Amino acid sequence: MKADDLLSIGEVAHRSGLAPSALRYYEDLGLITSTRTAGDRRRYRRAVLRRLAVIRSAQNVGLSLDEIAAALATLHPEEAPTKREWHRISAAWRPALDARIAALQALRANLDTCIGCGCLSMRQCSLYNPQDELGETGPGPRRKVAVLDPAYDDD
Amino acid sequence: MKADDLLSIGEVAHRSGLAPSALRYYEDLGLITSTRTAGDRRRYRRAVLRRLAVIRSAQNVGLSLDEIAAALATLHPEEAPTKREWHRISAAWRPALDARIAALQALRANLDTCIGCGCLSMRQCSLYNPQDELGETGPGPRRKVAVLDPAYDDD
DNA sequence: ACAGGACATCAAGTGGACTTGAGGTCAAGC
DNA sequence: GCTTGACCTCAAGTCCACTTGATGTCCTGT
Repeated sequence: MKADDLLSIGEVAHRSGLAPSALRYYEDLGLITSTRTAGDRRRYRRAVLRRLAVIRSAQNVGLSLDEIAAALATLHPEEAPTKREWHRISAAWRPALDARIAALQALRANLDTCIGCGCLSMRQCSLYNPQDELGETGPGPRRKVAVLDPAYDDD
Repeated sequence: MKADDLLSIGEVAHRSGLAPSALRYYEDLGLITSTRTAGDRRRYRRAVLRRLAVIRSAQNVGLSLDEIAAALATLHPEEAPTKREWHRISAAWRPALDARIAALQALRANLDTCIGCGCLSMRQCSLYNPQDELGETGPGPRRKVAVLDPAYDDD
């Protein structure tokens, strides 16, 4: 137990469940910060644990580290987020999370349908569509792989 | 319009929305098969389109191509899956899909809670826990991190 | 006969999120 | 003083799902 309230990379790694290499990597990306001792070892404030938790939450939501970095850039780099800050960023992530859930549920519904009816006339089966990848609406040709259009006349 | 019922890689690519390179890659992995013309060009049966659709569905569920290959190995490589076969593999994928959805919903519930109460005493906030486990997004080695155990006594 | 495009192979590149390895430093205990 | 282990940096490796590039062949239309 250290007397001061700064944590070594090993301690942070242990408590966060992340590898030291991951922590150094996050620091390179600017996701977290650290101070150094006279001997050049990293020292972290306890708040880094919360920050890491926020990062992990965002990863669960499906955000990339780049996107997370952008969100984190809007709050104090050294402190744990305030209530208002946390509200703001978690609210910002909600739509992405909702979309992900909706996409998966739609997929499941189709799986159910296909199981139930044994439907193999997949022309109209939306299992075939990439309803993942939120933000795909227009009838635009060749956006991000607009898989299986009407040209699919098999069967 | 071809008289025979075999498809060129270009046709399959167009109809499936996949790039020819992806089709060749899938063939390398054994996910699909093709015959060759005298001039060494690939020729696909129409059933390959269904097979590709199944592959895509599985990817949406979050399975890796290896896992998909394992599932596809249990059915006829050349034919479209029968009703029973489709039932079997789609049913097998259900649990994975359910788990993914449940994990995301749990995450959302926690996000809600945190927004609602402004909770920053994250000790008990399961946002911090990796209820993901299976089907987590993002590649890279080192899965199954047991993030943030009770050692996390911040705040 | 020949141009053009679709197709072939094989090697290497891409990107995200890290890990691993080599080689050196710091600090505590014996 | 010496060993040990945690730590440092920087370069390179890994995994996945492909794509890109180089180089060469097949085939259809004019």
